Amino acid sequence: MTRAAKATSRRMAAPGSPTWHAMLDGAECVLREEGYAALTSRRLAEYIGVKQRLVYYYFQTMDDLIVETFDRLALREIERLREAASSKRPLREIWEVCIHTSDARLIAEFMALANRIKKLRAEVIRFIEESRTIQVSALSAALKRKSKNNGIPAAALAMLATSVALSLTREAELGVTAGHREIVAVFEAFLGEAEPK
Amino acid sequence: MTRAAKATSRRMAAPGSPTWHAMLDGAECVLREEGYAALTSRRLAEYIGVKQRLVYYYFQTMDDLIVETFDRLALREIERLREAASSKRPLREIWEVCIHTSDARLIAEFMALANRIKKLRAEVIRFIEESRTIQVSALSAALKRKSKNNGIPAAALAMLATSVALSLTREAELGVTAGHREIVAVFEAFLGEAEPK
DNA sequence: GTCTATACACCGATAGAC
DNA sequence: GTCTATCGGTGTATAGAC
Repeated sequence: MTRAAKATSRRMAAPGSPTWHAMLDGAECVLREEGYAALTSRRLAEYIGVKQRLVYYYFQTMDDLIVETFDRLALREIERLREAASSKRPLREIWEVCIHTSDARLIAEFMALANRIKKLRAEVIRFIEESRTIQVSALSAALKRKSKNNGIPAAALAMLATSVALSLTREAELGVTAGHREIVAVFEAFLGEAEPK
Repeated sequence: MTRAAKATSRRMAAPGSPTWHAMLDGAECVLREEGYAALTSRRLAEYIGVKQRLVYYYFQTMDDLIVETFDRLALREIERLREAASSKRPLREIWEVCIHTSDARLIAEFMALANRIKKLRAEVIRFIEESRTIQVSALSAALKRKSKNNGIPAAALAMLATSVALSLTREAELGVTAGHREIVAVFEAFLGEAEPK
């Protein structure tokens, strides 16, 4: 997880095969259930029922595996967001995507890892910026159609929705619920006004 | 980091000595700069200039060290929050505490670790709940004094401030700033109305 | 495409000397 | 209070056979 990247002469597989996907699936599970310190080539191999050596047939380094795991996940998330943004009720759908995002434990691991794996950090930045762009353009289009804009800019609303949803998810997983009912009610009230059912 | 806790017969020091604090200081730095996977007894010993064995004179396990590092930090944070809550301008001061919280990288590590170290998880939960209790009672007291309450309950406001501040800090550290100006302006406007300078 | 075998470094934790 | 020495285990990554 810490070694510098170097080009190997090792024989390797092309990405996209079933085994390749199985490895990313396994990586997601291990990250979620056991944390990034447990995401080793040995543990992953054991988890998906192959030998350790095979991991290095599909990925040059463990860092590469982590980055590709994030990329696949981010791609899916962006896709969900695009669909929500172009739906009939973009505000509600985007809010739904935010609160039903990938498991908060998984996100916590990637956030921690992003501070140390340079390439992951770049991908995370790209993901956040792209998500926000999609959200902001969808929100501003939706709010323009309504006469009653409460004066909060679309960019601020996007930031609000994302950060509150993330905290709600993380705390709910921990078992903390103080204030959750109240903040959800505030969002529901806003949605009820801006985008009636 | 993964072993089950067991009572050792090993000879150990009482907590609170200068060396003990130096170890917690070092643990914070290593966590922040290198991540929890790098927080090993060897690395920490090297970092603060002692031999590895000494770490186990002060802490039974590495997990214990992590929990005590968090506890010391949480205690300080709660103290700051209490001061802010009993200040002349509690709303502004609490907001300040939220956005100038401990380094976001450090928080990311503890959030990830909390999902795997049982005792840390319990401490994190306790910390969040205590913080929120302090915030909510300060906010509701401050808002009651004002005639113009915009209808957002204190609990929702506490949740809003905490989660938005956390996202702002984390993203700023990553280098993402989209939407930050806008959301800060919203908070400033609210503060300007609820608690004029 | 998957395997065995192996290199070398580092890990947590302990025993016991000074 | 701090050290040397050591245990058994696990980490990344590679060479090369099937």
